[in-house]
Amino acid sequence: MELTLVEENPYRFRIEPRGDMRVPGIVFASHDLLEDAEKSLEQVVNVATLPGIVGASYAMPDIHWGYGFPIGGVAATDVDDGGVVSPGGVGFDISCGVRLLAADGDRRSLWPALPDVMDGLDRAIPRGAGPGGVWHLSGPGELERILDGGSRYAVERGHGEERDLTRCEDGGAVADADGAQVSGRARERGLGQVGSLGSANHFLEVQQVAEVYDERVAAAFGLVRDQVCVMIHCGSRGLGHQICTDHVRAMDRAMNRYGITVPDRQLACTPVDSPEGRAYLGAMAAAANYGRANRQLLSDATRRIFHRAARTRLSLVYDVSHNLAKLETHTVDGARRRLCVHRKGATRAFPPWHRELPEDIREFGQPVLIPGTMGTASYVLAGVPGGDAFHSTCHGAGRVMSRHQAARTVAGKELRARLERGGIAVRPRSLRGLAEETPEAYKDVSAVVEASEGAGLCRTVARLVPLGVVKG
DNA sequence: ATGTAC
Repeated sequence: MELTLVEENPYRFRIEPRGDMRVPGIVFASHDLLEDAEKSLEQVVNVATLPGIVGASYAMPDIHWGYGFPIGGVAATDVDDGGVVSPGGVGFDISCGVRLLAADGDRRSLWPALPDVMDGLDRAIPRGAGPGGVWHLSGPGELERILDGGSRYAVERGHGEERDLTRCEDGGAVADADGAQVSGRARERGLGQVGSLGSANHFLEVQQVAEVYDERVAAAFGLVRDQVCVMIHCGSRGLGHQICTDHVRAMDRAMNRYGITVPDRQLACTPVDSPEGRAYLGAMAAAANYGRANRQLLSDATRRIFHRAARTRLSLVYDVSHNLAKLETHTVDGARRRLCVHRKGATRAFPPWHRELPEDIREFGQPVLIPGTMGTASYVLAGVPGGDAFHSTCHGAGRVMSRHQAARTVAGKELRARLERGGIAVRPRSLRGLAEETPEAYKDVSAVVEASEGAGLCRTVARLVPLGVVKG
């Protein structure tokens, strides 16, 4: 399809509605980033045809090709006007997200203990494909409590502290989880993976604050220059994946009954307010809670290592997902509307004073955590007033090279040596997996962050660089 | 992302 992009400003491009598009496409990017995005713009156009979509079909600067929706896509549908929910608008890794913990020490004080910390993490953090997790559940009943209570349940059971809940999106758990909509197979897959990283771009990193762009906001978030941090990037493992699979199938079968046609089968959807829509959202919320509990238990395991090896405490800066659909109220054309906001590879970025933000940081806007590529930088951003795209921003650096291509570019051993030479301790589970994640395989995360800030979606607070990487 | 294909 021929696409015409109109440049509205250097970081904002518009695709005028045509054909079945109900709204325009709005792509936030720089000219450079746009070059890699060309193919996935077709997916931005497809999303614009969804029933009930309002505003625009948005794409963040890290847009790349995904299942149905582009990764980096944001779309909101009007619940009270036939708006749909689509599992493809969340993706397979439901509730994939990032958690940042701040240590009570800087690089200099932690440096002597770092090898011990890394070896401890190497032993303690389950990772890679398949089963394994730090928490051995007592049985299916306990999984139910996790699906219902998220990290709130993990903290109740002694695996965390109160701040882990106040500084987590949704206070650690969403209330509308419906375990009855989670299939037996999804439960089976989830049972043995609570407290595990997974593979691919998921990671646990020991980092240091390399640069602070706004000292006041950084301090409120709990960050100062040279401070050591831990960043955890992971999702809902096989459970979320299975939930996506199950509900895409159910919606694909049901769509006809609602008279819905979509340009791509991967956009299977039904109205939010339908049995299938409610079932998906209930199961998705259960996976969201599983994802939070997963990150909570990995934090707990990490804290034990830091305490034992370095007598260092870790406190939560924030935990936020970049793969979720949420029912939120926003103003559209001057009226308050109940919307289903899909964010897929896009991070919620609430503005200052939003009532859902933790009280102690409310005036600064929501912390947004951007995981970088192994060996490069990660960022802490903050939501800004008037943020566009229903208060959303980027989520990281998208891939530009396939796994296969990446593994051909560099040998795992060589990459490990290169990282170690650069002062980054590496604890990979497999060298092949490490090679697939080589930094050259990804876009420049700094360019993505710069474009997001330029587009008025967020502002930068701090840049973090890795001291040690634990990978699947 | 993912018991890396049902």
